Amino acid sequence: MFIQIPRGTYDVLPDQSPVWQKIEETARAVCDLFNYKEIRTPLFESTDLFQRGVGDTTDIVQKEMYNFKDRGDRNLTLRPEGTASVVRSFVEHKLYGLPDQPTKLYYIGPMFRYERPQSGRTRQFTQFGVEALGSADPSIDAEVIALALTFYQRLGLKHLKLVLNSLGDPETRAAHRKALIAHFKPSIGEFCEDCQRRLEKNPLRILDCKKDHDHPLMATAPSIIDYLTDSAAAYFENVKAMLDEMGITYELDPTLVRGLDYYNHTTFEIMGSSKGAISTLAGGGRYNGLVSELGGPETAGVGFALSIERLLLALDVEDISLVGPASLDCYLAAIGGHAEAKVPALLNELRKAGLRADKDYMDRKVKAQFRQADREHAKFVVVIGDDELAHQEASVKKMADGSQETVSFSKLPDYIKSKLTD
RNA sequence: GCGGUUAUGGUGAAGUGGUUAACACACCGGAUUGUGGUUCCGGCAUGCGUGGGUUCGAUCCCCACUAACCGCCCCA
Repeated sequence: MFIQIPRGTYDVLPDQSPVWQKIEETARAVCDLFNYKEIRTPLFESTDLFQRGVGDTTDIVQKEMYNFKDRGDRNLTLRPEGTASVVRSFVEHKLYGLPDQPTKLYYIGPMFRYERPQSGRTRQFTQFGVEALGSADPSIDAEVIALALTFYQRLGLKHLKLVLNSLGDPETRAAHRKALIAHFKPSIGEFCEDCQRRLEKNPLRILDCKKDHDHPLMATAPSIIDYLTDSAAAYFENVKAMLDEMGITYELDPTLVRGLDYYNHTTFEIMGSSKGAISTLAGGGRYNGLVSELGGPETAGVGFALSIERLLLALDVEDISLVGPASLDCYLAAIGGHAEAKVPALLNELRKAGLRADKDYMDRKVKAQFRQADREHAKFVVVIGDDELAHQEASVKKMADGSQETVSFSKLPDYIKSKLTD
């Protein structure tokens, strides 16, 4: 009986896993440079955490969560995003009490959302994210953005666009919301059904609508930027000034609204090249207030999350390959039954000496063993047959030029090692 | 949740209502009694997503289901 992989999931097969390893390695290296430390939280949490943290009205909570009850009748959810868990852990372990503030954290791992799969969107996907908790300094906003861009640039991406906005403080949002409703309400009948629903629920989202994008009221809609309080505006100016100083270019987009309720002040997205409909590689922003919402002390926070899957797509579009073909240091070819008995021990010696070595397990003919060695890009092939056994010497062929020498069994590891460094 | 397209070997794919389901790549073997990337020769789907139906007969026609891909919504 053959059982298929669940919808919206995929396997990373051995030919692709080196690429993932390279990406993860790069993420860790960049975080290390920026002095962010890794945090690992569970893949599932109490459902309440996401309802409160992400927001009850969001699509994520309303229709995309993988909920289940365990045998103890607890309501649990496979995490749809990383920030809520990180904040939960921050509060639970009272990390805010440590002398080392702000708390700068990163994570890499799978997230789960029940959605229709398409290009750049799967039900299990992988995020690399960063959270800086405990500082409301605008330089952290800029730092987090710089970290994301540095990561992409290290991987070779060229076509990146940073889009920036500010959602201001709660006061700003309330005033803007009121203005939006007043602006759209008289003519809301001319808008799509979704927008009609959005009017009361979250009028900010109307600005994001693709169907009604060309409606005349869109262009004249009140911009959040005009409603920023003095302090919120000053904060945003600070962030922009720091990005300018860093030489980071950005595009301001007053309609940039993020999908999670917890955002305020700075929000941003990084877009890349994409062959599909989705070009957002990363999204993030500031979320002052989330920590206290989740039971901790009043604490500022800022972070982003990016999708490894979408990064892979962008790398593909830009025709960037992160890893070359793997090669074997040597391949042991056995000829005849006597040799086969001896080969495993020799192989083991080579491996213990730190050489990447392998042999045939498919009862292949000599020719096929060489073909296999070639396929694996083996640098040397060690041939063991009756003659070699008789003299306790192996024939060692250098695949690059076809030259061959005889080397005694005992000197084999050292011989190959020395030749490899030539 | 909605819409479109597709479903043939390990892979890419052609194909027809009727005896043996092209071709290419990959793989294996032989030409080369113990040596790679070229060449030549040979082998490799009792089977055409699953379940029904139409028919003397279906991989090909019809229906349902499932899945994948793409798009909408939304998002990373």
